[in-house]
Amino acid sequence: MLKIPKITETEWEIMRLIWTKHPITSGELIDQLSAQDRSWHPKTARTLLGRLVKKGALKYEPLGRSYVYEPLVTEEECIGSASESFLDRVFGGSLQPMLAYFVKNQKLTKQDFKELGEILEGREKPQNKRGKK
Amino acid sequence: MLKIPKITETEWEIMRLIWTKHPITSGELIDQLSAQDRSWHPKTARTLLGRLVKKGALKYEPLGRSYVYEPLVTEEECIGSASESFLDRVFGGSLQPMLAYFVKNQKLTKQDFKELGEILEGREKPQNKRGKK
DNA sequence: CTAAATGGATTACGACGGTAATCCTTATCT
DNA sequence: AGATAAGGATTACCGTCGTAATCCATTTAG
Repeated sequence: MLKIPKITETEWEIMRLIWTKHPITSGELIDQLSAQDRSWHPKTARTLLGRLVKKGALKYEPLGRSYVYEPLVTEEECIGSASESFLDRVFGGSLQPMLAYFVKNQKLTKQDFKELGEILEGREKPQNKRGKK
Repeated sequence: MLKIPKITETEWEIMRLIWTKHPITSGELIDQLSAQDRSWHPKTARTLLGRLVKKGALKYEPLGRSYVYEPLVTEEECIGSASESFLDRVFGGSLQPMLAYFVKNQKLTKQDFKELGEILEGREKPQNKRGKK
């Protein structure tokens, strides 16, 4: 997969569901979207599914009279792509201002920080073990 | 300022410049945009300036025959707004997975972490001083 | 003085995205 | 069997966005 398609805000809702549970039929997806948020209209969901297929984010296969959808891109790939775009756009590539914002506005708790530190420590050790850079 | 306007990718380039240097005339802005990236066309910049004014992100005052622009929203406000939207869109509003992602993908350095901790420490103390809650 | 450049207002175009309808076919319900 | 619902393909509408032109008046350059 050379190129990660740009996924719009509304399409993210769909993709997040499909990444959680796939293969999934359009009917199941629509049910679950509605369960999460009643303002979803089935026709809208169908249109967006079609667009995601066109973009290369999803594929489908006929199953009886309905379609079963599966992702063509992983959640991590899309997060990566979206994150880079976002960081470039808003921060010119730097993460720090965003984290500072979340800290200042109390979205990042001491618990988050503690866990973050543990992850970071966990990450450092394998690198040291590898030796080279 | 109750509502932070949604600023598009291209508009961010303009806003970042104006936050750095304002008040600024349209001509100065156009010159600086072109200096950064030759693909900017003056007409495009003018259109986007007008839209940013319409959105409530900028204000202008006539100065001779040209206009002088100033931001109506701070960079911090816009970063905050954009960051929260990003978090909602890509991570369903949850901060922890985002932090974990950035750590795993080495976008968050030990230096960031250290600075983050300093901000967090700085934030905790004033609260304690206030006493209530 | 004339021609060219400049600055802003207005307009325009095509693509995109959210929202949904219409049409057709098939399946289900009464 | 007839009516209704469901599923998908196609179409449509409107606002947004990036891109830029046109028009007009004013300023600047030669």
